[in-house]
Amino acid sequence: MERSKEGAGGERPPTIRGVAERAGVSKSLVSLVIQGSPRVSDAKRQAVLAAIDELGYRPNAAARSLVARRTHTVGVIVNDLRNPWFAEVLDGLNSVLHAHGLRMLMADGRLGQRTGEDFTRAFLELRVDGLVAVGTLPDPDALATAAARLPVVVAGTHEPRLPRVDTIANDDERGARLATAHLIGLGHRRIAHIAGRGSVGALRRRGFEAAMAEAGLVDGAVVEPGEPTEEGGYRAAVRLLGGPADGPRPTAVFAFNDICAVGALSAAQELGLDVPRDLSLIGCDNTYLARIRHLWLSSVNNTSGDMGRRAGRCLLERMAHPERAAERQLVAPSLEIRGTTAPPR
Amino acid sequence: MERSKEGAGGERPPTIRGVAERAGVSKSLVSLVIQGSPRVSDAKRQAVLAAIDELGYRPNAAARSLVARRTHTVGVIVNDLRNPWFAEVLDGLNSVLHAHGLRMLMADGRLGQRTGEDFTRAFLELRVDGLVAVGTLPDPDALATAAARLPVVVAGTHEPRLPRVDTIANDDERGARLATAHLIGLGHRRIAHIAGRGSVGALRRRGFEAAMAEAGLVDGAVVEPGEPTEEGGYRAAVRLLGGPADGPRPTAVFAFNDICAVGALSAAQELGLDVPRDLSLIGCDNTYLARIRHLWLSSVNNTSGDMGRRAGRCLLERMAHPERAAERQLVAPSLEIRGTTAPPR
DNA sequence: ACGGGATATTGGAACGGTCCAACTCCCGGT
DNA sequence: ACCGGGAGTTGGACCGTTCCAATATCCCGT
Repeated sequence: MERSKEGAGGERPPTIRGVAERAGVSKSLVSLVIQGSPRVSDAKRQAVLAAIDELGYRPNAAARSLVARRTHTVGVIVNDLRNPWFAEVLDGLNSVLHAHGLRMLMADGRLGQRTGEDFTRAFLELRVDGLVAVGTLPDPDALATAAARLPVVVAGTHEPRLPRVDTIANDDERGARLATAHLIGLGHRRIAHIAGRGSVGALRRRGFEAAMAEAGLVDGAVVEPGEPTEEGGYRAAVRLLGGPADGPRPTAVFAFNDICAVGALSAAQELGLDVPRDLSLIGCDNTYLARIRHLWLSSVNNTSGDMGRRAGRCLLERMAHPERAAERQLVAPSLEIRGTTAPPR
Repeated sequence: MERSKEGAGGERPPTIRGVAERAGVSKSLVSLVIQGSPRVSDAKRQAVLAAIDELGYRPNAAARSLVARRTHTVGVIVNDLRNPWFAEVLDGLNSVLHAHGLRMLMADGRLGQRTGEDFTRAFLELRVDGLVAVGTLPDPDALATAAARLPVVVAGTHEPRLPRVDTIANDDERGARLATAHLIGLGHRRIAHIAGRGSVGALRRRGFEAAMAEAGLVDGAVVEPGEPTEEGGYRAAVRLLGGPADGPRPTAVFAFNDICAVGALSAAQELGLDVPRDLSLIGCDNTYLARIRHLWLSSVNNTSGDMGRRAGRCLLERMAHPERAAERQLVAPSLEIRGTTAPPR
């Protein structure tokens, strides 16, 4: 049976029993030392710590969580890691969770979708203590079943309104109103919106239209749908500005997000329009793209770090009170005016 | 003792025993069904599947991995999720791992560093089947101890040369040579390099200097250190181009990476230099930043997706043969010439 | 010398799976 | 009637921890 000494390739990691044996105590005592119990004599504590160190012992999280029925781990499903906005949300989220002894495991929903994997299920099997979904997610149904077992918080989108699922989202409508009002205030009368999809896209569009209507500019409002990518923004802008104008061209564009706005910026440049003299341009999310000097994009600031922190606190709340009613928080946006907006000629 | 019916708040997730009871079979049989064993009668199989469905049963990954001593999970530590280059590496990595039934758990090393958390240790406790580190990492020592227990692969950097750790990296020196040779070929004679830190920074610098030396242009080579951020690139470029010129200004700049190059682009613009007429500029990594039309940056293409796939295959190899010697792969870079490089005036 | 606590330490039963040896059928061959 | 064998099914040991009840040890007052 001798399994330890021979260890050619099968070398198992040390267990709590191995540590106990080496330190000449029982495994229970080792467990107490690990948990920092005060009722252990100094002599034994030292012996145990020394043994742990010598063996390079690391507690097995699986065994631990099996009996404790807690993993101290929350799963985070992110829509698309490529979008810098998410990185900032994660940052805020992490700071709150870490302060409460929780670690974060991330999964890129886009990757899972492409390979037909269901991360919700994976996290459920791992028995994470909570789940945070950031951004529009592939499969709202899966989230619903997860919510039956786990604290779940959705951040960055309004979409799945589920019974026990809290939602932290930007006040997208308000942000769009702010951006539009800013353009109107500068004197623009004919303004286009490059619209995105999903609930976030709908809200931003609604805010745009409401602001235009309130200013009595219904006739000056143009909505052009586009993919939320640089390419999509470029194409939408070409359609808006390039073709044979059926009426006067818009003098300002409010784009669904920063990436989109950057595409529109390129289109304007290619069409010989000077930004901001011939065309004002404002994006949304205030990502680091907008802050790049060479782009220097005006944008709606969605305080992503704050959203992450709120989502974290919200999750902690729900972990403490799993049955409370779903909460819905809206984060107030502000404007970050840079170099791409100005009065029209 | 009756623990199941009363379930006010303590509602435990269903176990394999619950499923067995409901289906009227033993837990062993349920286990067989879950694993898709062919030696189960159709009638019982149906009964078990029905019970699983009704209860919403999900196997407990902790219990499973405890006995199987495999988690089918690999940990991925990423240097900085904000850098779009990493997202693409992850993409390639994921495709290979998923094809072999492994799931990926990610951690942002930067986040961990800030909060003093050691993800290597966390992954060790979770008993992941393997570890991939992408990019320069905070704590090489931790990696070394991990490598004693786990298959470990490092991607995207050359730095920690550890006994049983495979490394997949760009041939950074070669890439830098290519970029520099491209500039020389265009006719530039005085060329600056904005240098980064760490082993990657050193290699790129070495490649730059070697290419200049081979062309007999040692005197035309200028090296300016800079942070690998937009701000860093901007400042370095200002130092290179703006101050009172002690000799002729460089007519071309090879930047440590794309973000850096974008900063330099802004600096050139502010200094009234036209790119590429007055100044050629080339970056490194060919991220989506370089592909943004409004930037349209020439760059060294480091085929990040390919690197991810290689790292994945390499990890699978090492999982199969843990004791084999450390492998070192260099991925050959190529050039992606866009709008920021041209012959000097 | 001895009972009574407090303090330190220990054995063993969970936790929820997998796996293996053993057992029960049932059928066909002798 | 009996045996052999394969297909289907089952109980029980085990994985590495935590936690609780039980035990061992010590110090103190009487």
